[in-house]
Amino acid sequence: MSEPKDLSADLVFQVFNEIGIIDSLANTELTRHIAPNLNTSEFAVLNHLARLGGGKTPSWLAKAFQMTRPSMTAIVSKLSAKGYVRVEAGEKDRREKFVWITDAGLDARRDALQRLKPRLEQVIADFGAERLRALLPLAMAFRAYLDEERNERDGLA
Amino acid sequence: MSEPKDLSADLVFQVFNEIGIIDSLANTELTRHIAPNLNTSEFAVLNHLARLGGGKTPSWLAKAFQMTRPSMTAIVSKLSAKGYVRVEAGEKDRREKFVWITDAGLDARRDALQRLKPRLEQVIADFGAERLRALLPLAMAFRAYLDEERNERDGLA
DNA sequence: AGAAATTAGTTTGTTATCTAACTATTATCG
DNA sequence: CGATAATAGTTAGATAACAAACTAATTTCT
Repeated sequence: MSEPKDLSADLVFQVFNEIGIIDSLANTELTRHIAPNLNTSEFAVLNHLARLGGGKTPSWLAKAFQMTRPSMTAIVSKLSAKGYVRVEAGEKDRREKFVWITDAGLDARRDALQRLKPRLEQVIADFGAERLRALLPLAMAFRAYLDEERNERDGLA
Repeated sequence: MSEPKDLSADLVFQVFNEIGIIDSLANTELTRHIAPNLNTSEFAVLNHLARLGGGKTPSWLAKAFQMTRPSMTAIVSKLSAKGYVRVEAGEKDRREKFVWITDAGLDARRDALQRLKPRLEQVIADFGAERLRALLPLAMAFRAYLDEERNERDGLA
């Protein structure tokens, strides 16, 4: 070994590299299955509203998805244009808006879940639920660490 | 529990979700540290050429980074415009091109590594090398699975 | 050998995201 | 109270990736 390789840097790089590729593959794959007129971000928001209830502000949603506010504005606009969410102006604080999923949105979300289900089950069957269950807490912890770091850096802590 | 939640789907979703966020946070973070005139993709290619030697074709690089050929064309063009790589026409097969890192490219890469190093060491110190080492093989396996699936689907297997 | 298929690289057009900057509204503080 | 800060949402502009389609060169197959 002529050059003293920095193995620790390599480790982090490799992790980021694998994760980047997984993200890209997963996104393409999920987009293919979700529905012709919904992308993964739109579905994620729809799913969130269906599961946890509506009445969230775009800003709140942006934070929940670690996304910038402009990005969320775009997603909500598209969902609204499709009639899948309804946006309500704030009364108490007139800067705010509140987002609610519509019946059409619930239908679209149910439909997307239906389409997705076999594919997700296949992933679990082929790759294995144990490995996914092992991966999840590590990924969550790493995400939490990076997120915390970012908040500190941005002085949001 | 009124609705029978599909826990298996949730598991896969959560994994994808965490991974997506990690990818996004990591990219912003790394971009901040690498250098003013290099993004993560460009650095990755430069790093690859420095470590494993040049003489790769853009197509080969695209596969190595799980990227489309048009994307690699763009990255190589930008690196070439900065004088960090040299592109050589194929003699035997005149469709091909070969990419070599230049001295300026080696300098830029060394400089970027230098800037990155403290940040990467901090990640390892704070989050812990063990957890990263635990994460890596799982991520690699999951990536390999998804990649294999995609290849099969596209009939490249 | 010649037609058809494949491959390498590129061009074009689309999309999702980001940052910076703007408007309107509300909160803070001197 | 009134000026200044902060906040919610949006708009504008930039960028990095993708898919589809194109050109040129090579390989395969009949």
